[in-house]
Amino acid sequence: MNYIQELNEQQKEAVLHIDGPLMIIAGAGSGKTKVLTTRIAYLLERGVDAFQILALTFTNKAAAEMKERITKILKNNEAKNLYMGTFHSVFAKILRFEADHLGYPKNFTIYDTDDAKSVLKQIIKAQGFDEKLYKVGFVYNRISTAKNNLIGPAEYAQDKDIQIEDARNNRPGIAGLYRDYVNQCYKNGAMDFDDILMNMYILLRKFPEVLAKYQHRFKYMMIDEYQDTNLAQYHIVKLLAAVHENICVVGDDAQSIYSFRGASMQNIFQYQKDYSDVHIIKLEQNYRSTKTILDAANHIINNNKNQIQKNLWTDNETGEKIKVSQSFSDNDEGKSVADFIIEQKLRNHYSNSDFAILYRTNAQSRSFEESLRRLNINYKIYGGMSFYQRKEIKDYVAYLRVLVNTQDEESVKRIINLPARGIGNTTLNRISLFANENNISFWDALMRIAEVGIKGATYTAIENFTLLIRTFQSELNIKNAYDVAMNLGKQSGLLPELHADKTVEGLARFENVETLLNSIKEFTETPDEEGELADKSLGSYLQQITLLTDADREDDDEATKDVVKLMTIHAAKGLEFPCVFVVGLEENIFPSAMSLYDRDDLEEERRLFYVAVTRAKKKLWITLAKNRYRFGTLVNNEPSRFVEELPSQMIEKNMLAAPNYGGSSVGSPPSLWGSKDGAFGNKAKQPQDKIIAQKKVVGVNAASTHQPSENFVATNPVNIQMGMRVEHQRFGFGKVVNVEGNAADKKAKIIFENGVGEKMMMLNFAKLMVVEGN
DNA sequence: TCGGAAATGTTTTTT
DNA sequence: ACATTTCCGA
Repeated sequence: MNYIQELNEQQKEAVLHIDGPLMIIAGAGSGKTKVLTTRIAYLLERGVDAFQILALTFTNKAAAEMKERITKILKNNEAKNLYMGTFHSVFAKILRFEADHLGYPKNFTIYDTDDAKSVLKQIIKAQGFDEKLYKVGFVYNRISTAKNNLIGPAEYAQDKDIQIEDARNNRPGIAGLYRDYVNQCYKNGAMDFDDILMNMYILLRKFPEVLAKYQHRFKYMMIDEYQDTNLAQYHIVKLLAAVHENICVVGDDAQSIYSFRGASMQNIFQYQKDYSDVHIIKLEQNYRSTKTILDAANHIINNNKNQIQKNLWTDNETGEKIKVSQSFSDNDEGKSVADFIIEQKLRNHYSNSDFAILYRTNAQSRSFEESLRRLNINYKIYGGMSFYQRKEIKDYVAYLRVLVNTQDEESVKRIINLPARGIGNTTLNRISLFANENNISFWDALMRIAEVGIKGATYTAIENFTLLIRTFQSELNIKNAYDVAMNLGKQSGLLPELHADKTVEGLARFENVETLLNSIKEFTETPDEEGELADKSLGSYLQQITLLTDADREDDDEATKDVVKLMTIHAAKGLEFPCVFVVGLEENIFPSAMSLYDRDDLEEERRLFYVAVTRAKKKLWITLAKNRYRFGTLVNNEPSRFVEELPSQMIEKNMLAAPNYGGSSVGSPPSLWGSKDGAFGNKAKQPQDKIIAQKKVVGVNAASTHQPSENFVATNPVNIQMGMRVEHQRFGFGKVVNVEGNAADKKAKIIFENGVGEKMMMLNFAKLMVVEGN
């Protein structure tokens, strides 16, 4: 057990204390993951069966990494048998196994937020509410909050405080919407994210034999990020732990940043009251950051009133000062960050993957994408529009969902006329009416289409559609999931339609669908779990992918490995990087405009800033812009109050003096301020170009990162003709070899140089500049 | 029924 | 600025 010797005193104590309730208050960078993995390895080595350990983490990726580390320590494969994953993914597997207790099909669909809002929107319409007043997002949040607090539709309608609040908000109808929404999801055989927690709780409360089974099974439990659990999660954990009470929770009140999802720090304080002899260990030595960064972080968090006292310290070097840099506009902010990265790479031999750019909202990523692309720096954005939210993927997934669960009306409606089969809204409404009158599901109404009174071409189209689905349902029993999914795509016309689209965007969509098919193959053909919850069917696959975060998707191919990472601060939680840029430090952005008038909200923003700062190991930049584009117009922004809270002796500040010009940003060329919108105008150009010239190819795919000409102006599509030499901003130079269609539908076939090859482009969208031949 | 044009809303944060 | 939704003519 040599691995235990590597730990400090507190860490060791946390690992060796295995029986009874344990709470670990783990400061940022204090080796929390190391303690958790070592503790599990120690349990396994002491002879505890892996099947008896439940470990709930924040992301699936964190769980996978921990399994890997445990495997390395123990040099065996036992870690594979741990019950380890996010609350949602572990509970979804249990619910799948126990589905019949609650009257759900085993292959129940899991709705993501978009699916759920779509269902809810139809209910708001059906009840005749004004959609401006009853905005889907607002109603959805009310329902979500209720579920996270274990308040069902009946209790919601009876709760005086809730009813008073809805009445005051002029939306007394939410209780009725909640009721119908829950009923509709149940009819659809579907659960949304919150249902997974709520139904898990109901399962354990309503079926004592099920509760007893899992209480007995999970002899040891570990809960990571405990400060971010909500009431539903708290009660589930408490129920499961009630027999053995071998429950270890790990958290840090200073990093509680999910109250909008119902998370409550109260769970940390309540924990100490729930068990008789709670052992508390504080991990206070930080191994991650420089003294400067850690001191600044401590300074920031001390502005908060609500916190558990602790003294986070480090033995690490003092390090460099934190650089604070203000730019004229959001575009200039993007440029300055890209310049800092280039400079650091040259001077200190950092690689792209050493840098992270962290922002408050996803919408802020744009200016950084642009500037990084301009300087040929490879990057990857985490979050935002995830892979599984893309239209082509959602469409394909909807087909597969219907295959395993025809009761899922939402998915049936999504694909019934996709590709277009001549089944329009009028037809759908008639079928819905028939289904309601006869109290049957939408799908069952489709199966009885003759009785609905629909004739002719539409009738045939519907018959063909249901036949298609039923044919592939039976195929699922004899062929593997990949073949069925692939053939369904071909037969339905979905794949041929995607394949026919030879535009750049169309090709990307087709590639995405190929990626989806490959992931089905990989999932169903890789048996990496044992036990009763292990299930490699298509139904199981569909349930798991909805619960995947962008961070969970592995960075597979080499080209995407050495990249600058862009993400929200929320998404960066639990991660660390040598060099960190925390950007957009402006009032109304960070802290967010929504949080300015409430102490608790503002303190959560400050904790968020604390999380951002403590991601950095070596170097930290804080940037802000004086002006920023918002809905297309430039607006003025005051520096964030958080900038003022930074201790002056630890920072190197470079703010703009006069309104439109002034000091240069730290360590970058003064000419940055030459162009108003940061579009790398003529005046600002030279210094960066020199750097590019020296450092041109840094693991960059030259084919897709053409540097556009300085004077690039797209030519009007009507003037583009065969034989011309043209330039594309991304693909570089090429020759037009064919032109077809006209006006809005004009397409051109272009053969590009430098290995990019032949592309069919829709001229209305592709911006091309004629270089020669006009 | 369907496609393009016009109007409208969008920005917290995530499972 | 951009994406989504609604409107309108064929």
